[in-house]
Amino acid sequence: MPAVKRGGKGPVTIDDVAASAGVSIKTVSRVLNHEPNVREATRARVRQAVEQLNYRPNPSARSLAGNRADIIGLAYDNPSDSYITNVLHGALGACQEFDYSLLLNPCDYRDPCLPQQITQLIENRRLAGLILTPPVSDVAELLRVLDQLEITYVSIAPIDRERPGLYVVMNDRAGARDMTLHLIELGHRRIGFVKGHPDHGASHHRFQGYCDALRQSGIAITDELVVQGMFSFESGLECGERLLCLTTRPTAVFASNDDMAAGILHLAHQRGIRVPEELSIVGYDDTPLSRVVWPSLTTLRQPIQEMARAAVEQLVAILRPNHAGLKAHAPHETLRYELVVRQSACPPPAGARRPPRDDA
Amino acid sequence: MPAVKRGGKGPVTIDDVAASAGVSIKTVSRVLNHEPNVREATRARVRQAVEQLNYRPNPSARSLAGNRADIIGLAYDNPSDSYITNVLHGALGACQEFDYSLLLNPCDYRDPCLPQQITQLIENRRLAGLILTPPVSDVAELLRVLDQLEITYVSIAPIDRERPGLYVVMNDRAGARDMTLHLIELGHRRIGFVKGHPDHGASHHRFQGYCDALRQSGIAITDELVVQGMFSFESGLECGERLLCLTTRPTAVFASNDDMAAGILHLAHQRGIRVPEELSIVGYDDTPLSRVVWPSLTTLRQPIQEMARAAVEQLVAILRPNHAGLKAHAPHETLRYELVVRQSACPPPAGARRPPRDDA
DNA sequence: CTTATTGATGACAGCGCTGTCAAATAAATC
DNA sequence: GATTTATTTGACAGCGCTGTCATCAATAAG
Repeated sequence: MPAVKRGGKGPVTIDDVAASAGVSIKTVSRVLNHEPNVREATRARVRQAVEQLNYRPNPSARSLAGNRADIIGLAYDNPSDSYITNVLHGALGACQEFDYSLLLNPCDYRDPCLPQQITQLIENRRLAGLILTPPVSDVAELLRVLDQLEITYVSIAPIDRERPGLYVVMNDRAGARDMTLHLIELGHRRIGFVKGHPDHGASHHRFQGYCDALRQSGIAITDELVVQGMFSFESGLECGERLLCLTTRPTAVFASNDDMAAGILHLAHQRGIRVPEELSIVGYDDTPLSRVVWPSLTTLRQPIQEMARAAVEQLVAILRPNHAGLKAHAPHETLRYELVVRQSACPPPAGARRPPRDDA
Repeated sequence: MPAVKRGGKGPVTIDDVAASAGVSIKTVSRVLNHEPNVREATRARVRQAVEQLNYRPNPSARSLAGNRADIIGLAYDNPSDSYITNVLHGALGACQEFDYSLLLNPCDYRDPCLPQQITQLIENRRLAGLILTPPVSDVAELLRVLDQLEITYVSIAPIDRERPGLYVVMNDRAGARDMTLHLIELGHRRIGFVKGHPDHGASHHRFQGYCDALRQSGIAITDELVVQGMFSFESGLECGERLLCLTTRPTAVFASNDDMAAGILHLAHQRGIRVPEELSIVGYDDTPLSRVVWPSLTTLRQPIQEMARAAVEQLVAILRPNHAGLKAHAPHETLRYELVVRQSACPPPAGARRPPRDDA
């Protein structure tokens, strides 16, 4: 049976429920908050009344009376639309589940006032916790202030994985290594690498992974093959310029994100270089873009939604330590990636030093 | 001077401000809410105290005491990441300005329970108003329920522009017409059109605009040149298939959004059809994608952020009729578009019936 | 100067809920 | 059965603010 309408006096309050269940409002409150020391029979009666009246507690009253915060902030400096959307949906889902609201806070990570702004935000909106996405998750001064404020926060994919505090990461280094190995398996030896924005933690780790792969395959790391990008399409264009003008062009380029890979691809088209026949290009992130460009990009999928969800869970585990159904979380969580092989990489043309292994 | 810390007793309350300014809390409240009947001198004194103590009213207390809602809901069924991000940022900015919170509600516009869900949301979270993005803005049953609920809502880009109620639109029809005319000016006569998802209002209007342009240029509308897409990249692929297999291929294709244009472009590449030399392709929306594919897409920029902002303003104009600094809004608002000419369209190869006008 | 009228201010209740603490009841102990 | 102890329940204050209404000062009218 749907909601029973009472005499048109606005929303159902806790008093109505209490009256209907024949208990005091305090008892209703207890049931609602999963507090102990309520007899099972009473609990059931209350729950039924809640159901029947379609009662929902007033969040304002709750947070006022309980002096508790039920808003989680999400501070981000838009790295890309799809990244944000994914983080958003992951976080939103988890927040709903745990009965938190999510407050978005777009910001500029280079703004020297950022720590101050965030502090304001936390105080003004009485945030319970905060989620930081890269590159905000790497603003040292902000982290310092946050620590000092003693607010609970989780960083998503921070550079520094040694510092205490909550974070959720993906193994970027291993991912980049695997991607590079994929290229090497295809037979490439001369593999260009486009580094990401130096302020983004992932850039570091991805470059390391690239080095790891070359090293373990006995390939020298050549300076001219490594260029500094900024994670943007335009920077991909520029880096492509440098890489493709080399006297001996690389046979493959690993751009450390899809936007830059798209830039290089774009440039290759302009130059009439056929991809992947003459040049393999791979990206990283598996953004929607990577399926859409031609040829579609071989890339690496990051579980962004899952990371955001895990971030919320980390937070909730701290904020409501005895929350039902939430296991003890390690303060750090590492999620899995997945290599997505599409069409932008193939074995190198003629001059490849060594053919791909065919022991498979 | 930065915030003055008081004796560590938690956040600053209205009482502190009242004491500091030497007035009653009610007067402070008046100033805060821009109510009349406060002497200018008093007002200034209060404002100074607020400033000095860095006081921010507690939103929970406010909405509880004032029995007022200060949350605006945003119901969307993700048409695309960039669309959402833009709507989000536009709405977020305006909400901040007017002191509202924005509550995101991703949903499935085909879910028959949608009206019910939204109703729940409105009641549970005590929403002040609601913003609907396409295609949610066209779910008839939902609109009916909303009207009945007497909640204030704005539709962004709804199909039906005759029905009463608030909405913000762009002139899709004129935009599509202009785009088609652009192609015609380039010399194209045989122009393919890829319709958008039939449930999205824009699809209709854009097709109308295409027809308008052909008609006014004295070109017949050919059935085989008009194919039904779904606004997705994949559907672009399929539609491209149909269009490019025609015995007489169109010299240009107007896809009614960028994703589909990218699909056709992708396919053209696969088929070895050179774009734009052999085939011009234009899109619609100016998504980030359109700059990134090769060749970059000639497209049409929609002021999505501005539309979202306008939507919030519409809402606020109704919700707080005497809000300072907000002019009376017409219940409908139409924003401007902009043709973005990039590289994916040029004059047709040889057989174009008429060369482009060169009276310019 | 008195009285009506308006403008400026404050006292106080109460929004719907939770925290505290006391009361009532049930269970365990002697 | 009486007493102690644990469990369950409720009365009540109060979170920080706004709405109502009374008060008081300032100005206009008689």
